[in-house]
Amino acid sequence: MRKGDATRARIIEAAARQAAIRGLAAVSLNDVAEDVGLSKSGLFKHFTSKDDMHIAVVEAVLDRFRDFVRTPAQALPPGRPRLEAIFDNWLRWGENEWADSGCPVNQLSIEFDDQPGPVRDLLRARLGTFRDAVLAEFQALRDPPLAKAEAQAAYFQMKSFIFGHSDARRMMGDTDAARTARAAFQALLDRTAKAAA
Amino acid sequence: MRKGDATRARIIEAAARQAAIRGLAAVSLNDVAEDVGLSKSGLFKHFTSKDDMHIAVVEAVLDRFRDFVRTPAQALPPGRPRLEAIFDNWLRWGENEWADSGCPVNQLSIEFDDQPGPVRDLLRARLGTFRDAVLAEFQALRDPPLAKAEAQAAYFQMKSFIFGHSDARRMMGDTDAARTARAAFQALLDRTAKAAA
DNA sequence: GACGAAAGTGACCGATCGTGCTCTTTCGCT
DNA sequence: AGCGAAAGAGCACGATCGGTCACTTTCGTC
Repeated sequence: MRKGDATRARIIEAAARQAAIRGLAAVSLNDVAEDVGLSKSGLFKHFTSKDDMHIAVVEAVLDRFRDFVRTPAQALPPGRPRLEAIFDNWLRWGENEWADSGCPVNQLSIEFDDQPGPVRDLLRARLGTFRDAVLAEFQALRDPPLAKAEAQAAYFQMKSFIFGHSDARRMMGDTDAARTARAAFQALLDRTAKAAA
Repeated sequence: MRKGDATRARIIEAAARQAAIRGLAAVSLNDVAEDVGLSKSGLFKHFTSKDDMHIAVVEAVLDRFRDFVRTPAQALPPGRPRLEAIFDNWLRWGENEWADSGCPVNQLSIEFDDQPGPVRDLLRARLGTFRDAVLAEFQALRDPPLAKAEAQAAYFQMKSFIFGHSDARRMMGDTDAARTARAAFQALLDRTAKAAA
């Protein structure tokens, strides 16, 4: 079943692109089918329902997010090098890989944060393990390691800057947003690394 | 035409509540009509089309945002008092006035930031004047006033913390998010107020 | 090259979408 | 009290929604 897998991947790709722009709920099967050059009924050979396709899309986006943002950073030394890589990867992931929509993880988070269900559960679980991994890197910024509360405060600001960048860049059209975000994050690292225990 | 205005306001209110949770595009006229106790065709005595209702909803949300977040702060002295009030109002506006959806301005921003059209234009314009007003308060933090670039960097972080709070509170279920956000913002004010010129 | 399974098509279903139409009820004013 | 206009109901429309089914084409394997 080689052919089927490739088609399934193309469907997910098309759906994810559209979802990142208009929101997952606004993606119709007709649009996806036309985009990928398939009949609408052909989609049902790869997914049992629209909801089934939805969670497949979210899972695929989260997988690619991990592969692009977090995994490459694991090759670097713990602490600051990894944190800098993760932050920079995240900005580039939004600006380059999703050039006409921005980071789909942010979009999906805001779309589903008030809607209970499998999509939100999936997002919450996967983003939770991501957060825990980043928290560990923040703790490794100092020796002895940072208190957990301090790491959490730092992670809060890190993730905030990611959202802020997306808003400044895409909503307000600030082409300098990436530079501003990087500067804010570097200052955060400086502060966190040398703060009094 | 007193009665009509009241009904129109109730329609907008219901539509805004739903839009804050599911997104504006996912709000159907049927749902709104049922919610407000009206027939679907009755809606068209107050709006010429669904798009017309959309911009009315966005305008109303932005008006209430201004009235709740920015206007009360104008009674305080410029600079830090106003900034603290604006930030605190913003957090409370999201947590209290929109208890089961979070701040609708954030939601609308992310939903429409990649979709050109009148809604995005309206958001961009109104949020732009809000930003300019807050920038002036940041500049008033010091005498002589802050350089514009520094004020912009500070505003970027302020708005970032608002987004971060929404994500932590609603997506990740962190009930302590408001405290974390306030602490981060206070530290930002401290830094900005005393940084070297 | 044949054959079974996987992949994909086209027609169709009931429900719901936004919107126009005509008609009735209700309000605001003199 | 009466009258014109505003507010709203009811119905119907074409389009589109997610989804099913019977059928055909294509693929992977022996």
